[in-house]
Amino acid sequence: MFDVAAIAGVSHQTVSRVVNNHSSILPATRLRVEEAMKSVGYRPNLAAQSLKTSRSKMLGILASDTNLNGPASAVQNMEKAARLAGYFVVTCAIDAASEADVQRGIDHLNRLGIEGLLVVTPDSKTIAQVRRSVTRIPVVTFDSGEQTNPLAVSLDNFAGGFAATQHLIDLGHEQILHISGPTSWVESSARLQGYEAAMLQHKLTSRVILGDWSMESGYEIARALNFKADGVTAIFAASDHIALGVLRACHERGLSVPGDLSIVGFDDLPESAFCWPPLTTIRQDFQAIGERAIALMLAALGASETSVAEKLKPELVVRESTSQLTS
Amino acid sequence: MFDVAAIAGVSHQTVSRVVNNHSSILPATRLRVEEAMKSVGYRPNLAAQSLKTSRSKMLGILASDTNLNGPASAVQNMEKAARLAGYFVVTCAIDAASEADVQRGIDHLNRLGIEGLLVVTPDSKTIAQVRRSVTRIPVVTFDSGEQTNPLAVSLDNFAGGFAATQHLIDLGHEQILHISGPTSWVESSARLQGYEAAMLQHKLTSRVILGDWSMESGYEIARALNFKADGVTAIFAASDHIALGVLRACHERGLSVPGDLSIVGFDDLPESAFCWPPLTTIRQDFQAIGERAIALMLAALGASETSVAEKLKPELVVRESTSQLTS
DNA sequence: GGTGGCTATGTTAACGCTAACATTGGCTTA
DNA sequence: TAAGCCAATGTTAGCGTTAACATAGCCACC
Repeated sequence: MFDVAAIAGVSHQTVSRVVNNHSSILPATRLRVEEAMKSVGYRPNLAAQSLKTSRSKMLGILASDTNLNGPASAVQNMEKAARLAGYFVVTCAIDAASEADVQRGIDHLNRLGIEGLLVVTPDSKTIAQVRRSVTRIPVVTFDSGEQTNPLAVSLDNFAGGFAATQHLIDLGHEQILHISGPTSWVESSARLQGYEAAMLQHKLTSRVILGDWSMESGYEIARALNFKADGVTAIFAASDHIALGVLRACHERGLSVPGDLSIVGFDDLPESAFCWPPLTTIRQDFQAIGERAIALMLAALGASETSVAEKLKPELVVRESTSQLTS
Repeated sequence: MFDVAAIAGVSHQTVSRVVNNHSSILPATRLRVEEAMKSVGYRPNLAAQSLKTSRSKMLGILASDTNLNGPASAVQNMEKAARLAGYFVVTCAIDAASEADVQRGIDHLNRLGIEGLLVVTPDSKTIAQVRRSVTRIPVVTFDSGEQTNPLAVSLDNFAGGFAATQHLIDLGHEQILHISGPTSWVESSARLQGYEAAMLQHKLTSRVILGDWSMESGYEIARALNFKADGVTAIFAASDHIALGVLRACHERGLSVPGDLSIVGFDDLPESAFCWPPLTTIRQDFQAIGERAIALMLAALGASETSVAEKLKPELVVRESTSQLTS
């Protein structure tokens, strides 16, 4: 910086002012400084800036299941949005099931002096834990339930569950089974509630089996089920992965989809459009989710205006795994 | 730090020495300092440490396609391994197709003062670009080709392509079509070469169609193909995604897999085990890949010993999409 | 018993930057 | 024309840490 100052014939402070876009710098001076900066390839030292201003320009992301499409997309889009705002993103993968691991992640990110923390996990216990132990800085989470924390991106999983179920009802199905995710996940219970609300509205009886999001669980459940005896003609699976497992079990058992059984998933994995039959599902807009999360964070950091926080509505994507009830 | 020093009745430098595990600290003193640190919840300020030592403890990851399972898993495992070594990881998603975007990513990470850069992209042009423009710090990349850069994790995609093809040949297939990835990807050409080597070894003629990794491309290619006229009885797809697209096209056209056509993919996506029929594929160990990359980086940073760099062999996973040729 | 050397700790300065205050000079205004 | 003011820039100090050097106390050895 002093080199730049010397070349431009000004003081180092003037260089600092140019870097920080201060007002009251003569355009001519600014130009001279900028040229000097270019000529020596000057880059402000972030560590020094952080030290002095105690703002690190870094955001932490605590994320579970980052190898899955949903979280990975969300994280990716958050990073892009943050970068656009001049922030750096440090991701830390955690095992949401382990409280100790979550704490280690928090400690790790804290050491960095992050200015804000984003939590990408649907496990409500983890979210609660993080909110409890991180109070120094803003924490942005995701939220599918009722309590609308001002620093939570609201995903309308209820509406998604409702839409999926409504779609099946519209097709004439009445015996609709829901395979849910684990109960501690907010997503899971919101989707379940959406399902139950739609069923109730049409005076149909709910039937729920507890799954665990995984393909294995969908597969095992569908294998164990006696569709004919039970009269089930449609399944709303809480995730595409569950639906994929169900689909595989149907193939193995010679059940036709959607002939014998209609299936709706949730997530719209890229693979869901290319399985057989292509899966009717509920799509979430991960780009919007990521951008919304960063927007909330920036607002909390005072770097931008607070925006209205409407729930992000997922969208029904109709493909070929669902059809009119024919019997 | 001065607070801690005061409480422990030592100088701040002694505290610093305790933090950095210096030798020549009396065990009793160390204990006293550690207790003082605990009592005030002292955390060393990373920015100040970076400023003074000009080592930021940060690694950058430049990654493309982070929403896909492979890159996402690799990045996740890198982060874990880096954290274990006391390093922070800043990920930066790039569009490998855009040279300008790559440069923006590099600039962004450079501002942070990263100590090393890991490039998670299979695009050889991007790798070359990064190696050209980043010389100040070690750059670790992935490499499937011949030139064994000491700072590249060698993935034996040739062996994978060979094994996949060999498997089909073992099953009696002779008309084996390869749907490859784009030519600029090292993975792609190495897999292709493995295929060609296996075919040549058995005096079979290679048949290659150029795909682009995507499910769409597999789907379109398989739709356009006249399997019977061509006599093709097996396909080795350069990625599971391509294979999934082919699979869907087969279902649409009423071709039985593996009855009419055997299919082998590459990657072992989680979904590949649950599509119908479950896909025979080549598995890469992303955890090992991530750990290897970090190990190389640490060695380059002088933080650990250089380890032997054997190529990481992928593994054939036989499922139900391939069978003995019956005709 | 004094000199040398070693071990444990203290003192000082600097890393690169920005906030706060200080200075300069040109312009207005009575 | 002089007092006052503001706009543009300079000067100083300190953010929290560590490297380098300084010091103190102890033991060994001739």
